[in-house]
Amino acid sequence: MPNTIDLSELERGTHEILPEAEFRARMREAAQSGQSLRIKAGFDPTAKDLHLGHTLLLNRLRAFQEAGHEAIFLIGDFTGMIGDPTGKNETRKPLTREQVEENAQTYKEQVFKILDPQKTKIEFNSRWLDPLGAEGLIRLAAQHTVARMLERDDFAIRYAGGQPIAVHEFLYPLLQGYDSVALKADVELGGTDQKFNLLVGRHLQHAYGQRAQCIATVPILEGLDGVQKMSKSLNNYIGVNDSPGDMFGKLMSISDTLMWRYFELLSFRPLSEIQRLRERVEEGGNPRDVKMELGIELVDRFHPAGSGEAAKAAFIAQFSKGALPADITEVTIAVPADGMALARVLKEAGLVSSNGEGMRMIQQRAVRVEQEKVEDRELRLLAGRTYLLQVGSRRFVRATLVAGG
RNA sequence: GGAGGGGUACUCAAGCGGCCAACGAGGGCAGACUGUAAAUCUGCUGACUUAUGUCUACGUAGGUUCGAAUCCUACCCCCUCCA
Repeated sequence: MPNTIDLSELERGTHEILPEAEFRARMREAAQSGQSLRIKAGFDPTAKDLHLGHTLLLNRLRAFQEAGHEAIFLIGDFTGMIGDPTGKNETRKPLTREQVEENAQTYKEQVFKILDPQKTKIEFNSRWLDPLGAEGLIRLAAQHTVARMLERDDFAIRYAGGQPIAVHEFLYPLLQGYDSVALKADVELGGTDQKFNLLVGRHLQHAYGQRAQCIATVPILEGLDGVQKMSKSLNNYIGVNDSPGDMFGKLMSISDTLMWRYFELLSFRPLSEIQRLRERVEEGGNPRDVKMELGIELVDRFHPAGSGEAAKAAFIAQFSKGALPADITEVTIAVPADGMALARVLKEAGLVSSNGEGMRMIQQRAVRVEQEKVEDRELRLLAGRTYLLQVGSRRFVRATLVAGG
C-alpha cells in the first residue's frame, strides 16, 4: 500500500516524466485511496551481467517499491527469442528458451541486490505474446499507423537517409506496448531511448480501453570513457558483480568531469551534499579524494558492509604506495628442460593473447618479472620456481614453472 | 522486373596486377607525465618459441597470371534510381 506522496524521491534521477501533471495527480490519488500502482520496467533477456547503467532504472523502480507500489520486473523473453529487431547486431542473436531462463536466473540474483524480492513481481512477456497468435498480432498492428511509427527518431532518420527498415521492426514497439496492456501498467520506466516505445504502450492501452500509463525515462549512463553509453560490448562498464577492487579501480579511472555525472545519477546522497563536494573541489580539494567517496559508496552498495573502505585501502596500497595487489592469480605452466621464452610464458599465463603481443610488451618495457623490468626479449625462464609476472601496471600473475611439456 | 553503385582488418576508410599483413582515422594496449586520473606526447596494434622466414587474411567459389585485395566468371549480400 502506498505510504508516501514524496514525489521528489520518485522523480529524482529521471530525465522526463510524461505527462507530468497526470503522473503527480495519480500518485496523490493512489496515496489517498491506498491503492498501489503497477510500475513496469522491461528488460532484455540477452544481457546476463548487469552493470551500473542498468541500475539507474532499478534504482527508480526501487523508489516506487519503497513508496509502496508494485514493481513489475518484465523480462522480454518473447522478443529475445526472436533476436535483434534490426537484425544487424551480432550480439543479439536469437536465444533459446533455455538460454533465456538461464539469463533470467542470473538476472534475479543481481537485480535483488537493489530490489526487494518480496515486493517484486517477475513476469515474462511470452506468457501473453505466445497465445496472441497471428490474428492477435494483426489486430494489434491495426491500432497504429505507419506515419506514427515514422515519428520515432531512428526510424525517421533511417527512412530519410534511405536506410532499410524491415517491417517487423514496427512490430517490436507494438509488442512492447502490448506488454503494458497485458500488465495493466500504471507507470512504465525506461531509458530515454525507449521514450517512443513507452508512449506506444500508452497509446495502445488507450486503444484497448484502459487507463493509459504514465511514463518516466531515465538517462543513459555514459561508460568509463565518458562518451559512449555504458555497455559490455564496448568494454566500458562497471558490472554489479565486479569485485570490490575492480569496481573501485574502475571508478577511480573515470575523468573528473564524468565523476560528477556519476554522483548525480548513481549516488544516493542528497543533492545538497553533492553540491558541497563540488564546492570542496572548486576550493582546491583533490578531486581524487571525492572520487574515492563515490567508490566507497558504490562498492558498499553491491558488496558486504565495509568492502568500500577495504577496496580503498587496497587501492592506495597498490597504486599510491606501489604494493602488490592482494589477490594474484596463480597458474602452473609446464616448460621444457631448456626453459621457455618469456613472451611465451606470458601467453601461457594469460597475461597476453599471443606470443607476438608478449614480444611487443617486452619491447615496450611493459613487462616485469619479480618486479624487475625486463628488456631482454630472449630471456628464458626455467622450471623449478615461481615467478611474479606483471604486464603493464594492472596485470599480475604468479606463475609456477614445472618441468615437462 | 530494369539500370547503376558497393562488400577491405575491432570500426570507419584508402588501395584497383608486384614495393600490401594492406595508407589514414577512430578504438584498444603500452611507455612518459600524473591522482592507476583526464588531457597531451611517443610507440605498438593478424598468428607462429621474433624469423631479414612461414602461414592465414581484402563477401563466397572458381579462373587468368611467374605473381591478384587489385583482372575474368559464377554465386551470396547491401544500397540507389526507375517500374
